[in-house]
Amino acid sequence: MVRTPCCDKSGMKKGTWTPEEDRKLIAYVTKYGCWNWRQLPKFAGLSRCGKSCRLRWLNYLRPNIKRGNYSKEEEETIIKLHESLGNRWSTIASQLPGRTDNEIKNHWHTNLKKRLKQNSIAQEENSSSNNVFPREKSQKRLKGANNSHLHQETVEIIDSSMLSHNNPQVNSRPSPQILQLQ
DNA sequence: AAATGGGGCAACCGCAGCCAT
DNA sequence: TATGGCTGCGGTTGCCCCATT
Repeated sequence: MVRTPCCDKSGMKKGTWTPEEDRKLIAYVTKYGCWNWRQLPKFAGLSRCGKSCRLRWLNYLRPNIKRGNYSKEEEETIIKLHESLGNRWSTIASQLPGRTDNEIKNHWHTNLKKRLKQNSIAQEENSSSNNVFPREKSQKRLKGANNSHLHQETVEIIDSSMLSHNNPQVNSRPSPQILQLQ
C-alpha cells in the first residue's frame, strides 16, 4: 500500500518548540480538543505537521504530566513490566499515571538499562567462584572507582548516584511549560 | 579559559494497525 | 476485497548542557 506522507513537508517547521507555539497548541486543544491532528495545526495557526503537534501535546503539554524525579516504586514497576512486556512502552506508560511512553523509554535507556546491567554483572560475579578476582574486574569496568572495596558496594554507590541524577534540582533544564507560563 | 566528550532528553522518522469508503 | 487516510507506537537522531581535561 502506497502511503502518503503524514504531512506536506514543505513549509513545515521542525525542531524544538517555542513557548509561542506551545501557547497556541495549548490554547487550541483546551478550547476545541484534538478532533483531527492532521487538520489541527492549520486551525491553530501552527506551521507544524499534525504528528509533531500530537507528540508535543501528549508528551509535554498535556495536563497532569509528571516530570523527572522517578520514585523507587515507579522504577520497580517499569522494570517489572519491561520484564514481562518487553519494549511495549505505551502499555507500560498506561500503568504509570502521569508518565508518557517517550519519557519512560528515555528513562529506561539512560538509567534503568545501565543499572540492570550493573546489577546483573554484580550478581554474576558474586555467584561465580565467590570473588576469585573481583577487584581487577570491577576496577576495569568501573572507571573512576578508585577504591577497590567490595564490588557490590561500588554498584550500590553507582545505583544511588543514578537515582539522585533524576532529582529535578540537579537536572535543571527549564521546562518549556514553565517558560510558557512566565 | 577553552576544548572536548558524554549523558539526558525532546523531537523526528517510518512502519503497523485500524477504520471508512 | 482493495484502497487510502489517520493515529499510535517504537527506534533513532541530534541538540544542549555539564563535567572533565
